[in-house]
Amino acid sequence: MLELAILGFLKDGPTHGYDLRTKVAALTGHVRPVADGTLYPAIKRMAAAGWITRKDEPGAAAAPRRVLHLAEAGERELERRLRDPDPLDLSDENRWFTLLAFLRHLDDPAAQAEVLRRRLAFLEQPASFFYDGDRPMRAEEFGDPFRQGLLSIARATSRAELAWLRATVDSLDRAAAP
Amino acid sequence: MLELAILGFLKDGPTHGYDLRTKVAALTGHVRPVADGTLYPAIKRMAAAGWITRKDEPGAAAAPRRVLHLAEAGERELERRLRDPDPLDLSDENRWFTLLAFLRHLDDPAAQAEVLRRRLAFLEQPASFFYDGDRPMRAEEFGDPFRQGLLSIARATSRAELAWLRATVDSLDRAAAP
DNA sequence: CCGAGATACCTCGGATCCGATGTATTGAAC
DNA sequence: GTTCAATACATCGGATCCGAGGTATCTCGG
Repeated sequence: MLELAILGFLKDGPTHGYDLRTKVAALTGHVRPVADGTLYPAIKRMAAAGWITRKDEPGAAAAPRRVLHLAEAGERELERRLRDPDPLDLSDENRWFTLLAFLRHLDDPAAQAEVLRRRLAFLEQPASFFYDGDRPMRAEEFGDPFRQGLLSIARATSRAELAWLRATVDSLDRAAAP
Repeated sequence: MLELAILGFLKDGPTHGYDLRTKVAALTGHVRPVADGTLYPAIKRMAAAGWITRKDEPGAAAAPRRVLHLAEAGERELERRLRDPDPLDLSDENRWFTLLAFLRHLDDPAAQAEVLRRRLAFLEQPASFFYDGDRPMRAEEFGDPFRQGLLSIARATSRAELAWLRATVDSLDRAAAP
């Protein structure tokens, strides 16, 4: 999730780690703050993998910046992760939202629609907490108001996203096959 | 999050690890599957902390079951985690939903309302991805449909939960102060 | 001129997680 | 009668994460 965000931000142009720290915080920090001890090792890791290159930029700021560029292998990695996302990226909200934030980096509308279709398939499959076998649970079946609320919130959020997904898949399909 | 689920399920009565595995999977497995290599070390860890006790139950099933009981220290730990949740439990959806699923174990309506109020405070504070300073972003300001969708989905889900939270806080307050 | 705060990067230890693998028994299927 | 699946628990290595701490420079106020 963090690596995807780094790749996605670098696709917009080179920056240094400290700026990435701010950008990542603005994207996901509200929900899950990112620590320096997570970010910088991730950068190091990704540089070792050949996805990004580091160039020292002296005199640009108080401390010497190490400007990060997206390498060709990094572009391929980003494309791969967007085009054929990890199953967790489709089920976990945090991951899915970060993926959505960078899905614009896929240039092919058909590929974008395919990703949305997969998320659609995940949302449409019944979650065992909300279903009793095939039968959808009724909120009143939970004795306490908290699980009732959990159920109704999950349904409402799912409905909102489903509507958007279906509409967007349609318009992407129209864009792909004129 | 896993530990909270284990404590919460054991509050309903003793069970063995394999049954917990199913229950946890039904609760959160749809979004984030739990691996045996996560569950059993967690049980071991929690037993070492004195939160749960293990008793062998021979002959009850194919393989010998180790029945888990919630110890008094475990009850206190559960109460503590529900009454004064970790900040991450209030911001991360996955964690918050599991907490909500067990909030019924707090017997005090005032304490329950207080927890909901904290979640309310989190949801009401502006997320930097959706705000430009103090000004809420308009969806059209994002050039691509994906970040537009992200924004509208986040707003819709937030609205749905906020409405439920406010109504439930009200009714809990009425229950606490008659 | 001096200290506080922002910029900028890095490392370390401890904790948790996951995937893979292992062991052993029971019951149903073929 | 033997293979297969389910039950039930456990361990291990590798990866990631977080919090805490460390280093160094620049700028601005007092």
